[in-house]
Amino acid sequence: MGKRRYHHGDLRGALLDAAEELVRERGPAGWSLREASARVGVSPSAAYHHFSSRDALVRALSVRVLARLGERMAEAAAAPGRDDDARRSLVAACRAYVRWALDDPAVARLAFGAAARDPGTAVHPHPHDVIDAELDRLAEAGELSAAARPAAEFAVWAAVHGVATLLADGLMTLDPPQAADLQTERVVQAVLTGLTRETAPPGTWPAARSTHTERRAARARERGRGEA
Amino acid sequence: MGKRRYHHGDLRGALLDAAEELVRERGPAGWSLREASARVGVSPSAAYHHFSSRDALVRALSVRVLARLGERMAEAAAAPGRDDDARRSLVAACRAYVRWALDDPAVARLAFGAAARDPGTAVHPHPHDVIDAELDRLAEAGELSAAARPAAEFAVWAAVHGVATLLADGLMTLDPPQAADLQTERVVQAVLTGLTRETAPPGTWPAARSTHTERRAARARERGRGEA
DNA sequence: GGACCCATCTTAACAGTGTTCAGATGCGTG
DNA sequence: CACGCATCTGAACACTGTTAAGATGGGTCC
Repeated sequence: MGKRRYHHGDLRGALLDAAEELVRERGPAGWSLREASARVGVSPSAAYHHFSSRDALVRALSVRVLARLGERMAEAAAAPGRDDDARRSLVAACRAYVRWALDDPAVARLAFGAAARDPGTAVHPHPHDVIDAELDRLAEAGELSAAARPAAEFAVWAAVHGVATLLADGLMTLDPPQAADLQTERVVQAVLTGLTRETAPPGTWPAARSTHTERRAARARERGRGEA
Repeated sequence: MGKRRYHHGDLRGALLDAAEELVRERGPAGWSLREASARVGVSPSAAYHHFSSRDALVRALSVRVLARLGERMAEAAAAPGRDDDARRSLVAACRAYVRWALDDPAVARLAFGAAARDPGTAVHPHPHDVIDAELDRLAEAGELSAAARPAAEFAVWAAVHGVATLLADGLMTLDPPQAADLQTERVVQAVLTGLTRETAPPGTWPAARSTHTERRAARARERGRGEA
């Protein structure tokens, strides 16, 4: 164990771990930078060599945690035996979204609350992108009309996100908790069949944009400029 | 103006006003009890005669603000010329929900975040109840099957809440902002048509419960016991 | 091997926070 | 008019995020 060294080794990661644990124990805001530092066995100001502020730590934690959500969703969607049914893959990804929020409501609340404040690091894979990709497969499979496809990811994302946040914020309760799967499935299925039966003319749907997509584009532009 | 009196008159209300203003200016957490007190022209400890803690102030603000949302929704749903079409009434209520979150994202975030922490005051009319009532009208009008009606309010609520929170948290951006109406309409319409075409057998949907409904029931029980 | 460098961490201090408590103030009621 | 009590003040507490100046020691170059 190299834990007792003066140089910690991975203080950044350790602080993120401690913060995540504290969020789980006392809620999204019921902890302090000093507590996290103390838990790692380090002075409060040591944290400032890895994060420019407490909020920066929160944002970094949000990024880490959202990426984990994206992974879970991708895994669920790619689970074997689903290749035949694109719709079930999407539903599985959405189930993972809600389960994640229900397993760790405090962490989820922190993550969603801080997500849009981070102009730096990219979340990969981003939950929004997983839904987007699954919808592409659905469209390829002919289960979603070309007219309904544009911006459909925002409709689905909103539906799942609504279930997840209502549960995480304690505004809605399910009895028993496993019922979350059913509730999620119902909402997502409803949105999907609703979208396929849409009667609106093409070009109707507004240009919705995910913040993380915008930032990714901005970073790419910046990179291009730098290399040019 | 009796404002300069030693006894303030309505310090409780004034503190709520100041807090709401501060939330708007600096975000859900970027202000202090002391600032709110100072803005009202009162010492910090004066607040403790009206709220047992800072969090209690936040919760009270959340209740006040959610009730306002409920009113806006009810008004939108009851707007003249809609009586013929129950579906349009519901959509109008949902539009009001999202507009409210978009007009005042910081206040909305605070309200949703604190909503479930308040065991005391009732929110009236509660957004959930407005959706519930509109769905009843929809079912009466025969536009929603009896099989799909149970727990449908949670599906609709989740969809709207998802749009509202994605926008308020800055995870999703709409361009131009007025497009929020379209996006909302699309999601809600999709859920509604999806629900009407549901093929699941009756009794499938889990018992979802809104936290405020539970509390209302608990208060009623308590009252009954007290009078007995 | 020794000398240096610099990221890493510590100690000390700052202003500002939520909260409590003993006491001052003045409105409404008898 | 005097009393009682809700209302508000002032001072104090431990704790917070943040900064500055200095100690520490791992890695690199001669």
